[in-house]
Amino acid sequence: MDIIYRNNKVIINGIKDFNLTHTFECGQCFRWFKEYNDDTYTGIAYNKVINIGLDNDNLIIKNTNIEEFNKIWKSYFDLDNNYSIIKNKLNYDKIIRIASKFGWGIRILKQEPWECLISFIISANNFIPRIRNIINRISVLYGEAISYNGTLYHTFPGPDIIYKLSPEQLIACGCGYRHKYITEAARMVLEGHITLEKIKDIPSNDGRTDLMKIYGVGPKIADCVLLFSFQKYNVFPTDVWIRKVMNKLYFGKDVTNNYIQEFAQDKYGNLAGFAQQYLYYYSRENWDKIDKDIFNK
DNA sequence: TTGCAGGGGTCAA
DNA sequence: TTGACCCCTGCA
Repeated sequence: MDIIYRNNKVIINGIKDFNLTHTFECGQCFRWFKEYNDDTYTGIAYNKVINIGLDNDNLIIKNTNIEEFNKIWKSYFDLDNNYSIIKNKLNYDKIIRIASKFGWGIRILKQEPWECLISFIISANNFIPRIRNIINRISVLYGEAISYNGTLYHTFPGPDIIYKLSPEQLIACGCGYRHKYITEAARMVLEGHITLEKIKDIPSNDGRTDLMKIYGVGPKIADCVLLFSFQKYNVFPTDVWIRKVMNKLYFGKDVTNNYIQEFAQDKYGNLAGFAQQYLYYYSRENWDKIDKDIFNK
């Protein structure tokens, strides 16, 4: 990995297995926006705004420097992880092989735990455009503004700020009945009933138990936070889509979420999270032709 | 144009 | 195991 800095941007050579659309549109994150006039994305994380683009195997990150890249973005985009090896290891499974060929450039981001937690609480019984809107409204109203290229971007407010918001204020952002979950999550964090940072150092099962102590956090949301913030790659977030596609491709009948979890644990082990992302993205984008793809090859 | 079903889950009964 | 839940969206 060769790194060059010039004009407020960092260029990294020799990037493999990275596609911005695959990574930002596979459902793991909600705050990256594609620019209208090119194929780059602009987003906000760790209180920084960057614009990111790929030119063949050159990754171009604007509005940053080498120190920040090493400290934040290298791990945020999981650039030290070799995804070719991961895909090769999963290749024995025909379905994942097809799925990972389609979503070849997915990288699992290392997102900020607090924002990730609230984002996935909001995601419950909801859909992506609306989730994005809600998170954006909360940020615009209660986060801090950062200007980049003549546009204002907003950080996601911390638990102290969120906790002070009234139910009416959260409802006005579109949270609906989830407002009480959000306030409760903020309280748990502020009062130290749960220490998010600690979760990265404990086994997935313990982390899941901790997260599920929060009112409004069930197994699916807990697994999303474990995977997308804490690099717990052995979890397999099981939502309706995953269940639908697993039922269709692996079991041919409706099985329980628990069964799917155990199946994934046995089959994919420490790579379950990657398998889940490939499968999820592939099935969302190809639902109508999935039979032809999988069963006729 | 209007009306209605349903959504990337969770809680409570 | 099942229904309720905010409210936006897609589709008759």
